[in-house]
Amino acid sequence: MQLRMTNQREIILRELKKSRQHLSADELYDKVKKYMPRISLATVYRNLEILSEAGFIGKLEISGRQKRFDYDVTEHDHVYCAVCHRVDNLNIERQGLHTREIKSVKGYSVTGYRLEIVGICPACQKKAKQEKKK
Amino acid sequence: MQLRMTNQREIILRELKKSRQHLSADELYDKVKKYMPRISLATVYRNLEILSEAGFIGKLEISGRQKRFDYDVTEHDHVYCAVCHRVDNLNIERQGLHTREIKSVKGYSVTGYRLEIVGICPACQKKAKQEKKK
DNA sequence: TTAGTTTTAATAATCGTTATTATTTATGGA
DNA sequence: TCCATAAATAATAACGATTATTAAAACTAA
Repeated sequence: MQLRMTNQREIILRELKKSRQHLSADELYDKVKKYMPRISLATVYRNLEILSEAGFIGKLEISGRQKRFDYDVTEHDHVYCAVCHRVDNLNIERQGLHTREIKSVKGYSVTGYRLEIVGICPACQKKAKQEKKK
Repeated sequence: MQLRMTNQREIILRELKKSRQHLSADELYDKVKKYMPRISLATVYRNLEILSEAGFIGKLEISGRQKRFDYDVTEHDHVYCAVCHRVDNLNIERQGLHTREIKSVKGYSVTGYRLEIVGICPACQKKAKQEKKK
């Protein structure tokens, strides 16, 4: 795990942590450009991959959409908004998921699982209500 | 839910159910082409969308990969192989996921959730073993 | 039968991401 | 310090999956 912390990586990492959101590569690209106007989008993609590989950040592959990256590397699940695709961290009890049956299903050797709660975020609920009034 | 069952839709639906697998649009396109050589890939995509919208089939959006479609519309979860991306149906107990806390997290109005067990399928485990021997 | 609607095939366009490549930047000895 | 080489970068082309466009064909209902 010899990872050279280049300027680009440092700023990418810093901006992700600073945002405290689950940003996509291009959202992060916009933020990083303010400090490094000449950085390339491919560099952002490549380094997000490298940083998540090295365990500095988490990679979120949510339901067929754009990948998002997570500033929080501790074990947790996610809620995501079906309307605006915002993602939030979640710390629900994982009990009932550590049962024997999950350890080996259908002959698979199980390495983990992904739990996504799907819903509508507060902001989108509010918007929907206001739409109704019209 | 007035859905005209065209020949194209009929055959797409039939081939998906026949396969009893979680096929992607292009895999299904290959199968359907045998009966309708002139069908267009876009037609397959469009009708898979329509059929899943109407509840005839399920749509699987697994972790950043190609969408797959499910012949089984009853409520269930999935295991998928991290190596070959094969997907299998699963009927594990959903207890511990119907708790109060899940109903409303972080102000979200919860509509559902997706649980993916990740692992290595029997075929890929076997392959890995044979690789080791060499 | 005909006018209007829906669906289709063919294909262009788009979106997110990865690959290529020439250039720049760092690194580790002589 | 200088040089060789290794790694990382910016720019951009290419890619794979999916969606949009459009003109033609197939239905449907008066």
